[in-house]
Amino acid sequence: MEKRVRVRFAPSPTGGLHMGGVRTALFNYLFAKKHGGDFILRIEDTDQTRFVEGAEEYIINALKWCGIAPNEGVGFGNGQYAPYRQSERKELGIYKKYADKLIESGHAYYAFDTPEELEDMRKRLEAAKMSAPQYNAVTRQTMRNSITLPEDEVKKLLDGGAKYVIRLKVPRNEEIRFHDIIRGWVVVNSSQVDDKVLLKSDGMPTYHLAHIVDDIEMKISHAVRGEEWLPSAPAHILIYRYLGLEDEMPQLAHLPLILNPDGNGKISKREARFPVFPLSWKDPREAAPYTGYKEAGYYPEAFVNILALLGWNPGNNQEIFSLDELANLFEFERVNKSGAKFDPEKAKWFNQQYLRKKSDEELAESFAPMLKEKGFEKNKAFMVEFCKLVKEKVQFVHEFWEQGKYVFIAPTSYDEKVLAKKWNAQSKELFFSVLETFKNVSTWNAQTLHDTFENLTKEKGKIDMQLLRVLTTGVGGGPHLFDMLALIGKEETLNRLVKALSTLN
RNA sequence: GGCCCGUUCGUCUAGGGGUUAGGACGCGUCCCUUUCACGGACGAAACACGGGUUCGAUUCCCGUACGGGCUACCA
Repeated sequence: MEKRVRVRFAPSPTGGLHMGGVRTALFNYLFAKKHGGDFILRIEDTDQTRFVEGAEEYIINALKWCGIAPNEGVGFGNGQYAPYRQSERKELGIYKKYADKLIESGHAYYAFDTPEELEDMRKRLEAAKMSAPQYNAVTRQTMRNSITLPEDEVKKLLDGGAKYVIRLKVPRNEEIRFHDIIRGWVVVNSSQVDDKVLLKSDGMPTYHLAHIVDDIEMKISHAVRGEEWLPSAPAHILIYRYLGLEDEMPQLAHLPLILNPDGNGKISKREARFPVFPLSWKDPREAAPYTGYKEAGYYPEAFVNILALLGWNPGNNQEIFSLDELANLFEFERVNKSGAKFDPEKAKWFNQQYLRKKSDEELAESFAPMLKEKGFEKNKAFMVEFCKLVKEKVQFVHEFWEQGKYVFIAPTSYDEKVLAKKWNAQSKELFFSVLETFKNVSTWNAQTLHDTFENLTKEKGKIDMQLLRVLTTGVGGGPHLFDMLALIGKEETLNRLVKALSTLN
């Protein structure tokens, strides 16, 4: 029988969760959803020195905002595998138990080397031009550990409370093969793997031990994580093997990384000229907060859609997906192997697609508070009409202001380029006649304005419409002009024309 | 440096031994429009390179180049 699908997202609370992490969480979520399985949030807080206040809460809120909440784990309800925080699980003695097992079977050993001694070893090896200075089958023979030290001395050290770590005893030359759902078979020689620390001198496990113990204990079926873990996967295989748990090992899937749009490398929060966090993140160690996608005006559905298509695709030309659709379609076999550069421009386009799906009423409702902040309040009908007209110009709700503020504020300047090109000696007289004619319009709506203007041009000859736009709104572009003038209203439109004609020569 | 992973338009990608190499973002042209957009049509734009294998490689294999990751008592 197939194992029940149980996947976990296991971040460490060392900072705000960035978009790469969110995508890892998303793929886990989609996979669990598709297979009717469980999605778990586990907090990997084994490094006490890197703990950041507020990070855990941030992770929880970010997942919630994205709509990809786990159904088990920290912040989402305890299942039968609680606790879900590794620092708490450590108190159970669970990691030590597994480490001891490895010691007993001879696949791990105690190491008493101080940080200084380790540093010396690295320097020595570098001086000797060794390609990769590492604690391994060869170098461990020169270090202070339970392999090189006499048995009674090891006992004495242990009993005397000496500081020690437990290291994995990696064989000198052995081929390690493992299968990755995304990458297929990967082969590495154990000579490339170092004797990883399993249990640190403070009693905490390292990631390598902790995640394996937890994945086993929590009956995780698939371990989905970023590509940065690929190099340590062989060590993990060995640990499962030496624990006799190879059969229960979760299947592995290493996701490609999300890369910087320009330049190289993974996305860095400092350099990015676009949001990298889902929600704004204030790092207690830094002065300025980082703006999140939410605050930048992205819809969570759009954000998730963008992420889903970064490294995965359904094999057809569809680009807009609801979460449910994604969950139905998702499979690791269709995840790319290569890293994907993030394109902020396309991200905006995605948001625009979602914005256009909103009703004018919804948009009006979201924009109203922003407008109020600018000091303007209009009734609902006005707002709905405004949004209906301006929505074609915006990608974000907050852009309604930038794109349509002239509706609320009379222009104080006029587009120079358009003026330079089109304003001439006859213009003033022509627009005086427009003013006079508009004064007599009794039914002030787009249709009558259009007809009135058209009749006038039949009488007077061509009157440039873009000039009318500039005179009444100040800018050279915007939604359909007569619709806008209808919205602006008769009195205000006439005032603006009067003012423009008194300003321009 | 060593090891691992990767490489189709500028970017995200589809495809896969014989295709006019498809789509999307962005860009350009045109149509619609007395304005501005939306929309529509069209266009420029890619199989990193060199060797194999093969009747035939962008597709399979090997090298090279380039890119990325890892190389901690961090995850």
